[in-house]
Amino acid sequence: MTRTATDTRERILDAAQGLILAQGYGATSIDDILSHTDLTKGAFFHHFRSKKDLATALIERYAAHDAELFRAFLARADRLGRTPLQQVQVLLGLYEEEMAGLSGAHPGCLFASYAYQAGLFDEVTKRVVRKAFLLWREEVAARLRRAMETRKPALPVSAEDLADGAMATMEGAFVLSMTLRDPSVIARQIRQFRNYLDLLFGAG
Amino acid sequence: MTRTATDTRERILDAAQGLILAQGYGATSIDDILSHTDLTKGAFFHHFRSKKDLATALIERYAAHDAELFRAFLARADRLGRTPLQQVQVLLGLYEEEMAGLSGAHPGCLFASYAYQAGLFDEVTKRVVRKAFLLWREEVAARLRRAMETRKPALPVSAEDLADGAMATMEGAFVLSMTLRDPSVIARQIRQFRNYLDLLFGAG
Amino acid sequence: MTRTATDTRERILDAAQGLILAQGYGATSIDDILSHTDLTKGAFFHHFRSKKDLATALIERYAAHDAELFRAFLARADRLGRTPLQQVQVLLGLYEEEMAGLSGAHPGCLFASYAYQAGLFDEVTKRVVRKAFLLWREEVAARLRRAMETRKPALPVSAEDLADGAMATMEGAFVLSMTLRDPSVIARQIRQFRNYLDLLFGAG
Amino acid sequence: MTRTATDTRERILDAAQGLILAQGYGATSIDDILSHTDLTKGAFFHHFRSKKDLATALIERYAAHDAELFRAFLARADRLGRTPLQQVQVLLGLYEEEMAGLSGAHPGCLFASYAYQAGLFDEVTKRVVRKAFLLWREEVAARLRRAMETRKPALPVSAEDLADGAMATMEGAFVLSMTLRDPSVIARQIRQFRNYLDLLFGAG
DNA sequence: ACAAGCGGGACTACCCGTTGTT
DNA sequence: AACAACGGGTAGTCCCGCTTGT
Repeated sequence: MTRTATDTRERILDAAQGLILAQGYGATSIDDILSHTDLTKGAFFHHFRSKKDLATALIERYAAHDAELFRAFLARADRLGRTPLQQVQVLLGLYEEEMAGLSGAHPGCLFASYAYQAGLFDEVTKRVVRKAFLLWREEVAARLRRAMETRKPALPVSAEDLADGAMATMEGAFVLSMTLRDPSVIARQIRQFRNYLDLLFGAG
Repeated sequence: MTRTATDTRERILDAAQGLILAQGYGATSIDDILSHTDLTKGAFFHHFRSKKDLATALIERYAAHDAELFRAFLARADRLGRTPLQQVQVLLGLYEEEMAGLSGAHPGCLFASYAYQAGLFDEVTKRVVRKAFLLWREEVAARLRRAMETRKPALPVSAEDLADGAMATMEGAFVLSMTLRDPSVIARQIRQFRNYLDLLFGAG
Repeated sequence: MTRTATDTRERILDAAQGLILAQGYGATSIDDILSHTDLTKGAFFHHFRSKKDLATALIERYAAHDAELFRAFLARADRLGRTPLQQVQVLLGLYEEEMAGLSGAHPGCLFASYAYQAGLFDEVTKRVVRKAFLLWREEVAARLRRAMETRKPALPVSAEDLADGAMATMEGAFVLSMTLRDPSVIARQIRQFRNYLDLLFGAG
Repeated sequence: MTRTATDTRERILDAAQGLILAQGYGATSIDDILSHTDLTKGAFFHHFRSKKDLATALIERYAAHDAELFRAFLARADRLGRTPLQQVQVLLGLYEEEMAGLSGAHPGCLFASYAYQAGLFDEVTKRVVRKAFLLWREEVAARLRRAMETRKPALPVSAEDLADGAMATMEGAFVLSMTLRDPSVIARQIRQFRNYLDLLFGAG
């Protein structure tokens, strides 16, 4: 695959991602995607065997980027935080910072978009989404579990539920942000979840 | 409009809601909906002027049901709780109870489904979704505001953010529940948000 | 199904048959068929679920017409001929007469057309063709078998092979007639097969 | 043109012939043909200017092979048979032998395949088919004509019709063999035609 | 209140052929 | 001699919505 070929593929995926987040996979036609590039049908079907193939490639790319960002933030958080709890707080802080820096409206999360059209995708595709959530749960819960070994939380909670809670807060905040057309709610809700952790474990 | 006419309309809306939650509005065709009832095109277009008309009618019905349930829960909570804070806690408790009673997987929230296909809907339709969220925020924030007048929260938070947080937690939990195929996460995350309120204001 | 609906269906089948005989099923597009009627795609897919459905309906109609003509000729032949052998001779004579009356070129046989594109059709469709050939073999062979009981053929032959021979002669003659653009070969070859029967059993 | 080039060309033609006999020229795509080789578009269009060019090249190769076999059989028959009639009988006997040796089902005749999709081919291509049939008619009729000079047939027949009859019998037998999935009918029908000649001219 | 028939257009998938490169 | 990338068009399928007839 030459240089241009990869570029073409990426251009298609970029256009597809924007449209699918805005109107859903089912309502996004291939012509629609192509009209946002300077390509034609021939090019599309050279790179993707079918629309389903595009769906899979897109979510895989999205999951890869997501995991990459997550691991980068996690690495920074692990360096910056001295305790496991601090590391989680820094991690969430980095996401809060990221979301606070949003200029326009948040485009939403492709995982949730796929979840709300799950009937259109096969198991392979849905497993990609599941794995992304489980990666988050695994890494965050591990740190919280270690935190709980040294400091007992104020209320009885499980590390997994806490990890999921952070994820849920973000996903839910995306939905609110989209309907209320207010990008600021995301950062504010992440901050609230950080409050919760502070109160559970004691700040600092 | 006779009795049967209403039934037909409802049957169409029921089938549509199930399909749209499963695969999205864009991917749900009228024929698709009708094949899940025993009706034909003539019947559909007798009750709905267009597919868009169905979309609006459906979200309006959903919002009405949602508001009805909300107000019913709120009324019970207002009776059962002696303080505004307790009322909010009971309200969330009722939702937690409701979600804990889920037999199969949660079908998801139509508001979020519409949010992730916003590009397909007109302003009127989107306003219905927005109003539903604002109704929640208004009523819940009002009670929290009153709670904050008598008891200062452990950390500085706004009543609106707290109200939104409850909503976001639920919406996010729906997404997690759908992808992880685990209906129990919803109740567990609502409980966590109730923990947060307890920690903020002091339990009891 | 109303009166007009049946007409529409027949008009589609008529156009399809002509085109398929001329250029084959695979090369005949639905648009192609429709341009020979005054209908649109909507009408086509109202009457046929798919192109394959059309293929099946077409061959079934063709086989029904074919069987109808065959039984009509057979009934006349049975009345006109006093012996089983004479009945077969009259039957072939009626086909010879029919073919001699051809104005333009012979359009060919749909059974053979399907046979030469067998890879495109499912078993159900191919069974229809097979049954048509077996019907001919059965009825003609039965009469020849009876003929052989009273009169021994000059050479040892089986009634089935003889029946097949008549069919093969006609099918082969169609191919020759089409390539040589000479409709007269068909009648002449049927006559030759009648010669063969005469020589085998003695004319008379 | 090097050695490998010819091989590639032949490989394409081989794959094309198999597919066209199975599903027709119209339904056989270039990609389809290439997927049955290990080549790509570039290779195809290096050897053939267009799909039509392939059609012509294929039928010309087929006609050449056919003529080659015919002339080989004819030469042997001319040596083995002492009279023109015997020569024709031996010729048909050689074909009967050939067909009796068929292991699986008969793939059919490319001439007939083209005839049933005549609308797709230009005059040049169709002339190739016609010439093949006329070659047979010419050579076989010539021998039968000489046979009729010495021995009067039992019934008045023309040498051309007789020659065509042999051809028609084989073509028709191909169709029957394909639909009935019984390769043995071909040899049996050739034998019947040889019976006819015996009865017409007297055996031996 | 609903059924059948159909118009016209959109969508996915594929097809034939071209171009540039190796 | 062959390949990857791509253009532009067409194929089969389906979809939305209108009309006509109970």
